[in-house]
Amino acid sequence: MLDERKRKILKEIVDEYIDSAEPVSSAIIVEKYENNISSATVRNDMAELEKLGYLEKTHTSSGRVPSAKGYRLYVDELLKYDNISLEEIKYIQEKLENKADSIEELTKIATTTLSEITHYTTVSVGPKTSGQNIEEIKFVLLGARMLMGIIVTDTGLVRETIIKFDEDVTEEQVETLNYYFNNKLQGEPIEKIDASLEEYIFRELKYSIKIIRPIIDQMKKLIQDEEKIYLEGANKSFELPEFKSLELAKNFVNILDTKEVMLDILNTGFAEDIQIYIGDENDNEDLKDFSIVTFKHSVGDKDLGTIGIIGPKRMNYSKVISVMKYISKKLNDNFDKKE
Amino acid sequence: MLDERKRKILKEIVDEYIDSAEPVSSAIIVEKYENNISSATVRNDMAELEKLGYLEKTHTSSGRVPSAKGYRLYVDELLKYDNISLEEIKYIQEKLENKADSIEELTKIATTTLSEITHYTTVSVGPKTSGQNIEEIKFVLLGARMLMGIIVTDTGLVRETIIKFDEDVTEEQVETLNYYFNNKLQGEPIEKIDASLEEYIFRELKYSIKIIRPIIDQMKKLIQDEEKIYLEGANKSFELPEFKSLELAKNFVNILDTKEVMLDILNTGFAEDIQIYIGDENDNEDLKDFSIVTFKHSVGDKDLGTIGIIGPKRMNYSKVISVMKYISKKLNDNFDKKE
DNA sequence: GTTTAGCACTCAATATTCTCGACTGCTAAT
DNA sequence: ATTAGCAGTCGAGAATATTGAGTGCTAAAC
Repeated sequence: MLDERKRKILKEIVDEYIDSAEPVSSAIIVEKYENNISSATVRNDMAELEKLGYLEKTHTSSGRVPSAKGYRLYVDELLKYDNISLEEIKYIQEKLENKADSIEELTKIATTTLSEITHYTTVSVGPKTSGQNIEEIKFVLLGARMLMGIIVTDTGLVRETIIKFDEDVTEEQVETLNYYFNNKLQGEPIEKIDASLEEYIFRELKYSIKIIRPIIDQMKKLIQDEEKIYLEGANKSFELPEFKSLELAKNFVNILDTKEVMLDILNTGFAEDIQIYIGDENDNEDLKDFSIVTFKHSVGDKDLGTIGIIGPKRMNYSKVISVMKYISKKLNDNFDKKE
Repeated sequence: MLDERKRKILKEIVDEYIDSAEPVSSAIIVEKYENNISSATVRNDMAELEKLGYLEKTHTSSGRVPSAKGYRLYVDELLKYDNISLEEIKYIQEKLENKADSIEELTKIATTTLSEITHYTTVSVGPKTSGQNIEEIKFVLLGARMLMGIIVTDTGLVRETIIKFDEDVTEEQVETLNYYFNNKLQGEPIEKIDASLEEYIFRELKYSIKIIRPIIDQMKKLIQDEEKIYLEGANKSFELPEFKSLELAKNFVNILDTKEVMLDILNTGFAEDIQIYIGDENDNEDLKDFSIVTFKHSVGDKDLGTIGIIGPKRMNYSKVISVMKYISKKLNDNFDKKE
């Protein structure tokens, strides 16, 4: 069905469309890529590729545009992902080596770098506490009526919160708190901060409920990740020709503004795999004209954050995925080294 | 020059334009607001108002649109700022009373609430550490090679950072750190974390430079506010008719994406005053078609954060400013109560 | 069987013209 | 000072024409 030349032509059409954003004609293909065959031959192949669902026409006498299926074949089989230059590799190394204070910070730096190199809009979410184990819990008195509660997990994630009281708290009380919380929770999954913990603490510590209540409440809040999306280079997308359509521009802003959609996508997929969602492969209406490429930064089975690119379907997949692959590798190297 | 009726008509024109987004004709004014005079009379007044620079025409035979000068007179002299309903007051109270864990959190809640009620895009920056005094500094050991450094200021602001080491640190060392840092810095302005502190610490503590160096570095970083902008309801703006212009939409995204512009504006102005920037009163090109209204949440002369609204020049100033005034009042009440 | 030249046909995009009506500004009467 | 009345302006939208970049198909060539 799809002989070598047709595959080659399909790749050329997608390449060309990614470059020009205009429907691709048979003449262009001959001129730029296939000097030895005639445009009529290309037309025949195009007609075939269209019949098979890889190409579409915007109207009867227009050039061809890749369909979602066309892009899919293109990214799955026709591309090599080594489209990254020495300068880019150097730049990424430099950025990521500048060692960040925390995993969150590192994820942000990677997100920014990815946007800088690809010129697309990037988004990320930080690590999720769920699934991690508690290494240490610490309460620290700040003044007489304020406490900081800190949780450190086995992957080195640190989460802290401020707890305020209506009455004074003593150092002794704090020490007891530290003792009982660690006693109960050290080595346990973070989800153990729940109703049973509450019961245990109330039973063991006879302090005023005025002190215990806010502590429990805040600690529970702490592990409910609020999942803040970090966004970089939204304006870069607006330079692209597809954003001349008000409709698209609006959808785009909508997606980024109602964070749930992006969170959903960033939260699916597995460790280290690069996930690609092309156009209406997403079931969200607003996303039908966009593609999203994501990968997870992780250690073992524990997520340390997900980074994604969102751009038009006509995205430079080769560049995007090549750079992502490299960043993904670097992030994991980076982490292994620290262990 | 500007008799009572002309002022009244100017107000009506601005009101009408804010409502309809269409150039306002003399006939509309007669029909909706001035049933007792003829359209010719209104036209005469309009011609006068235009000559004085308060109104503009989009073309020779169009209705009138307010100029920046017109909006300025409108907000300064023609509006009353009590355009807030009981339901809205109740809603705001509810939101703000749900007491936040930190000043940052409170600012965010207020920002979100402001966007919800006004249906405009809102932005805010958190409190700045500069100008505040240090109440307490605390280092806490997390594991053997990780420290958390915490600064509490006199306004109750808490800033913390993670510091990692290549060698083990002992509890005794941490206690000494706490002693010397507090000894030197308690009660001092936060800017005292500088080169002279560095010198002092190096002199007093004889620890390995491998321990002191990262601590000093991180503490210095900590007080350099990174000034993160919090953004709410960007998509709401995109529903407005002015955003049909691609040009405007692009400028808008640009402004929000290159944070410096907004930061600049949010950082000017004084405590509690509501600041209004109409169109090209900002000298940024991208802002020429937008207005920004901001206010600072503060205690004494210390900023606790700035909240702003950005929308088209044709913004509902009455509503925006009324709601802002109320939120501003509530925030300060809130704070006073806690003291 | 595959490729190709050649040509009729399609249709979006752009330019051109026309019409409509929502405005104003002005004049002269009130 | 106000107003009725009317001529004049100009944008917006509809209607029409023009252009040219494409295709698909046929029949000949390889």
